[in-house]
Amino acid sequence: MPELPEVETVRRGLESQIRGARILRVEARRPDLRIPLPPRFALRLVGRRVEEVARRAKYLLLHLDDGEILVIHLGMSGRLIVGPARRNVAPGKHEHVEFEFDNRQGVVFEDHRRFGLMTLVPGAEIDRHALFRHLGIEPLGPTFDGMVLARLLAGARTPIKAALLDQRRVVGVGNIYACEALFRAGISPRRLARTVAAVRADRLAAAIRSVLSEAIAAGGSSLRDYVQASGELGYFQHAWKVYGREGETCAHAGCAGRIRRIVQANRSTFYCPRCQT
DNA sequence: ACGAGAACCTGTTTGC
DNA sequence: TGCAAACAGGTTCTCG
Repeated sequence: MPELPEVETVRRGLESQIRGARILRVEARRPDLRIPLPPRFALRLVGRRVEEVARRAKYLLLHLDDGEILVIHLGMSGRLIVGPARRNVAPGKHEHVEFEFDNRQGVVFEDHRRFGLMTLVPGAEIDRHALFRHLGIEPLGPTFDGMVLARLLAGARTPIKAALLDQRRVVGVGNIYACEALFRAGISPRRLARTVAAVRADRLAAAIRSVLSEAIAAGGSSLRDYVQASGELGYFQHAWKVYGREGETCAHAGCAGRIRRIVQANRSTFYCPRCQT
């Protein structure tokens, strides 16, 4: 799925197209997403105005004018396609939910693996909701730095790569950006998380911030089944230095290392064994 | 309490 | 060519 930069890119696309718009029509064709759609989902949404499009971790938060928040998570394969509203078009097999707005824009939620979800949460309860209660710090927020990161990693006996994927510590970093940030910081993905402290934690925090920021600036990277809210592909994928590059020569000048692929916590990890220690 | 591994679901790519 | 295994950007549950 989309990691933080892709979700942020979608957020910006949605904000530009539907902020202030009113929902005219909702078609919920397939309620059995990761969490089933709530009862009367479509009925509760029709007539609502989208006041704000926000993001927390990898969740999109559409603040509605009745105080509820439409929460959207894209899972691994979800995408939101924004464009002129369609009518009388046969929906694709995995186009599970479709919205039409009063400004003639439409949003289609497509997710063939159905690891994504949509639900409605009262605005006042969002931080206490099960999906949000345990979420960690926003890496692009004002208080995230090496000191904070070191504190979050203290005592953790798991490899740093796995710790970065744990959304209870730092949110938004997924499999690709965890690999890329560790490469930038020169830290082995196999290193025990609790040994990432002081200078290493400073380097890693800075690397996380820079790689996420650059990906957002590039409009979000993209894999085969992800499309930005605007419908165009992102290009940050060309900037990946290790992810998907098993066997290639390390991008660092003067390093003759070959990128290795290993499996950690059931996920592929890519790294340079020569310059990541 | 923590960490590892499996499970959720479907499509595409890879290997024999 | 055909079929099975491996793999895919995430989260959450179970088990030891």
